[in-house]
Amino acid sequence: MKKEIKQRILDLVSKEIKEINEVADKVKIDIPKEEKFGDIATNLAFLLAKPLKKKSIEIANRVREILEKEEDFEKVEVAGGGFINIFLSRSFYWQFLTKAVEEDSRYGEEREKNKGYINIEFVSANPTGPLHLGHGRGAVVGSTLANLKDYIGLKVEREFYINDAGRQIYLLGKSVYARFRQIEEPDYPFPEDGYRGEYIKEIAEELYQYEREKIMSMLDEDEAIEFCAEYAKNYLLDEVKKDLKDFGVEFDIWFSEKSLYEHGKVDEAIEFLRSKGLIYEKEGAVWLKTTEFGDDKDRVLIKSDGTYTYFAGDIAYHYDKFKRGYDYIINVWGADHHGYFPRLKAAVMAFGVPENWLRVIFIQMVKLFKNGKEIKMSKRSGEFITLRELLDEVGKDVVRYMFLTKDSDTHLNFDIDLALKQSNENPVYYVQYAHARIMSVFREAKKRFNFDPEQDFSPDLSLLKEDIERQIMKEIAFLPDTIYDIAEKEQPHKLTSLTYNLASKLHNYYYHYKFLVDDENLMKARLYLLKAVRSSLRTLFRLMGITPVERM
RNA sequence: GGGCCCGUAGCUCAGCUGGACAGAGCAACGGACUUCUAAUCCGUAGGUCGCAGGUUCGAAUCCUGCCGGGCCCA
Repeated sequence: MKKEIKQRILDLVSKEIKEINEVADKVKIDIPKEEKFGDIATNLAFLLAKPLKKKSIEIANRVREILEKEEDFEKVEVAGGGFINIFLSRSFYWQFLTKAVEEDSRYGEEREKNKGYINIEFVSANPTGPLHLGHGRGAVVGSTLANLKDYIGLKVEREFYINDAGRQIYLLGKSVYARFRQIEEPDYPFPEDGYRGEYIKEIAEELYQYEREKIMSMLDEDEAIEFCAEYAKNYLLDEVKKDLKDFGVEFDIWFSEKSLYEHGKVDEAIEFLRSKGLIYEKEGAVWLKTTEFGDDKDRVLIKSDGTYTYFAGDIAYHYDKFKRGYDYIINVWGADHHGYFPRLKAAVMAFGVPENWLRVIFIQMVKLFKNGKEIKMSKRSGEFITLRELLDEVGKDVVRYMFLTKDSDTHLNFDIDLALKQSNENPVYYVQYAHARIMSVFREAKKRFNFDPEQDFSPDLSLLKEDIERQIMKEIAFLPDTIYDIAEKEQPHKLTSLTYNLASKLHNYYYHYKFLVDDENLMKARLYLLKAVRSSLRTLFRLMGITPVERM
């Protein structure tokens, strides 16, 4: 809607001030924080000051005269040395209420998914243990971002990359095998750098119960380890899938790293790069000229002993994505991988993709606090709070919301005590309560007035005269714009404050005004507004993966 | 030695493609339940935006340097 308003303003102004076209790109349409500054504000007078060689305030006054003629602009004011503040007429908002009511939890969504085709890869945890909090944060950010991109009309594929090749998996097999042997021989040595978590023992016990004969009959220890590795990997991957599902996260593609090697994809990618003249050999190794694309040094793809580097596998993986024809791809990574970004970016650019084809969103650490103290997490010792444990303790909605509240690129302190509190200290309940309250009013309307707000009805919206009603209408009208902005800029954390603000207005409205009033027309108008708020809340909840509860 | 993130109210953080007196939540303090759920609402108080320069009509926001916290790489 901002776009339409901007265009309308530009059209009107350009009739009298041609210079506006020169600065049209810089013209901003803002929604001022304070009401006295109008519903929308523009900076265009400042921009015209230079080309017109006049004071911005003079220009602003001139523009004000032009804009005042527009019917939907109830009032136009000049303030703060040249800001132009526009007050929209009340009736202008009505159409958006109707749209919201009709579209429910998909209010403002772009239904045609033809604006682009993208891939978002996130979580991608090694299948060597349970998901931890960092993965959880990545899962929330990734899935919410995917929802946002989908909202604005992109075809989105959600992908999980399974690191099921290499040393980590071998070590996993070795660890499980050792625990397996220890059941009968407690002194059997456990690998120095093995995985020490309790879950390893559980897997070993399961193997002992069902596959004991088979493993014991294997003469070659490596064969047994490989068997254990495969079993453990599948076991853990199933757990991961289950945890993610319960966390409201689904993937379209589960991509196996191992499959790259099995199908010769690595060589294929290297050959492609070789055909572009970007591969050379030195000291018995095969190198990629990543420096040509901004990396600080060239990188080895095949080591002198003939094995591939991890980087080569990653290149093959991204070459596969490249061939799938995405407009761009987003990788959600832990912040500890930031040093890896330049070389991968260089590699994909070597394929011939544009600069921002590969985008990476970094997820900073999550620190867990309980009783005011930090709970240290360590994978080595096997002592760490898993995502599953947190989910069981505080619930999906709380975890998702909390993980979304802060910019993913900053450290997050997660206070378990706060998350468990069912009070005003906990913002999740606050927003959910707003939805529950609306549902409660609807139930009462049915009971007391025998009026079902779920049915289609067309009230007289001109009866919504209160200030708070106007504020709410405005919030609803601009909601799709704001979501669009958030999606484009890839800032899912902003959804929480947006939701909080809307919930806050609803609570305010609820407290100060009665909806179920004797004046039937007024009642219907207010219920209609509530219905539009409900749609807005549901839309936001759906994007964030949070449940719209019916009663609390 | 190089790189990334962060430093804004007592606490946790928004704001950072420059704009109107620096915002929110929690905590603190004072009020509001014969009412559609008070898991709510209203109000008060609280800040040299780490420090110092620079660019600009205008800087929390951009640039440079420094200080402090976390992380990665060599």
